[in-house]
Amino acid sequence: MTRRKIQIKKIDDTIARQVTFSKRRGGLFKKAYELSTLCDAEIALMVFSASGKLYEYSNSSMGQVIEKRNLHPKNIDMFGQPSLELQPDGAVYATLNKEIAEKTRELSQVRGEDLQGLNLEELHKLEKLIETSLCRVVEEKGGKIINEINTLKNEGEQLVEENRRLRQQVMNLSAGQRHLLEPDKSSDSLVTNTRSMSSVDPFLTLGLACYTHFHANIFCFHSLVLTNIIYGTKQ
Amino acid sequence: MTRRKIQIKKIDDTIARQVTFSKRRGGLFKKAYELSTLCDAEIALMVFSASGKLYEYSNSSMGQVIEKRNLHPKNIDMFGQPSLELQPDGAVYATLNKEIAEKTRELSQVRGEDLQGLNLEELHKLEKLIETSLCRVVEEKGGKIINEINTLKNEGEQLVEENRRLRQQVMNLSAGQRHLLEPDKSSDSLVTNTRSMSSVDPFLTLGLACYTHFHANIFCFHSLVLTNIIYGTKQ
DNA sequence: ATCTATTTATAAGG
DNA sequence: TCCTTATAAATAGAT
Repeated sequence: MTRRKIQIKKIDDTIARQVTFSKRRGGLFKKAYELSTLCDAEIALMVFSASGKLYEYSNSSMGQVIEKRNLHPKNIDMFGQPSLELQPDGAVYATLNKEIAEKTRELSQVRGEDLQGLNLEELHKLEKLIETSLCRVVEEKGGKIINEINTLKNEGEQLVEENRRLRQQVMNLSAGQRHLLEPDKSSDSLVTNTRSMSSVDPFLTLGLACYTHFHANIFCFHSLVLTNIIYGTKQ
Repeated sequence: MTRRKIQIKKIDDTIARQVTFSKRRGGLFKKAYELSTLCDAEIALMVFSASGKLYEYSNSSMGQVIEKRNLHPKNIDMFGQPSLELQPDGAVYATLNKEIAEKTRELSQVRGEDLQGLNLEELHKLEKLIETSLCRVVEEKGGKIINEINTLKNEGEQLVEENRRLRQQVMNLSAGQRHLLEPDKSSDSLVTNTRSMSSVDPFLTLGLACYTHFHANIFCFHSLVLTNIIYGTKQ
């Protein structure tokens, strides 16, 4: 209901759906609280997220409200059972099994395994969905890589620094010894070692650039660019 | 919330309270409906007015939602039954729930939503998996498109053929009439029509060639382009 | 029930 | 998740 009007139908994008779920769930609970407070009503509200998580609100006791409902004339004669919900008759299991079947189907579809039944438009939607997923994974991976690289760089720098100090110490010590023994040149190996350490830096940076370029661009960008070039619109 | 702000506490005036109850109850139910629809959530909402009247909403079955709630791990030891016979049910329920949770996690991972816990190698694997899925979907879509194109081409050819026959008939007929009436030119519009029909062919062929060519990458977008060109698909 | 001035809720985007 | 902001929706009070 804001930046723009939306249709009341299942939100396709999962992330957006979760965000909306959080926000609206909060709004709904608040409204329930306000109604119960303002008008002295007794309310029980249960919400199962798509992932099966339970959220509930009641201004009194949830159990009491449920019990009261089951004893209500409106419901009491339907099955003659005041506690319908306490008698698992398999309906819930059927529901759960259906849920499992549905998720299994979704999974196999998103893995590109069960595509026979889909028409062109559905396939196109699925493709977009998977592209989005791929972008997310690639981005996450990119972030992880950057972190790894930075860590390595920092460690490298610390080592270089420590190395420098040690080398200084060695030089100082050998200078002292030279005084006591004989004047000669200090070790070269340490210097070589130091150089190879600092050369780590450019390599990693280059690799990252390549990586980022490739994945992010080819799979997300490039395509979008093409699409946009041809259509001049985004969707 | 409007003409002026109100405090959230019991409304003293009875009439006003009833009016507000009606209005807000409607609003609450609407919000519940929207949430369930937008986010694919299962909702049960019970409201008892101060006078004891029951109003309820559920997008699925009220009884099932209640039952599901009572079997929920969160409540199973509180409100659910300590009775022994329900124990097995609880166990089965827990198993099913676990299965759902697992599939939900997999789904959200393959959608790139729940990546925090994955290390670089896992992310890489996931990326490859999703790439494979994408390829499958794109390939399936490509096949469908080729089929559609061939169908259209065949239909087009048939139409061209029929058109030719009709044109011949018209020419024959008008030739006969010219004999009976006066010698004049026949209709040009039909000829024009025929030409535009046969021009469908090269277009489609070209598009197909494009698709086949960039099979590996750009193909998704070309197929999209094709799809839109041919169908004017929107979304 | 209707109207409308305001307050709330919230979609989109960081 | 939390913040911001522009806009859609809900609704208090009046009729």
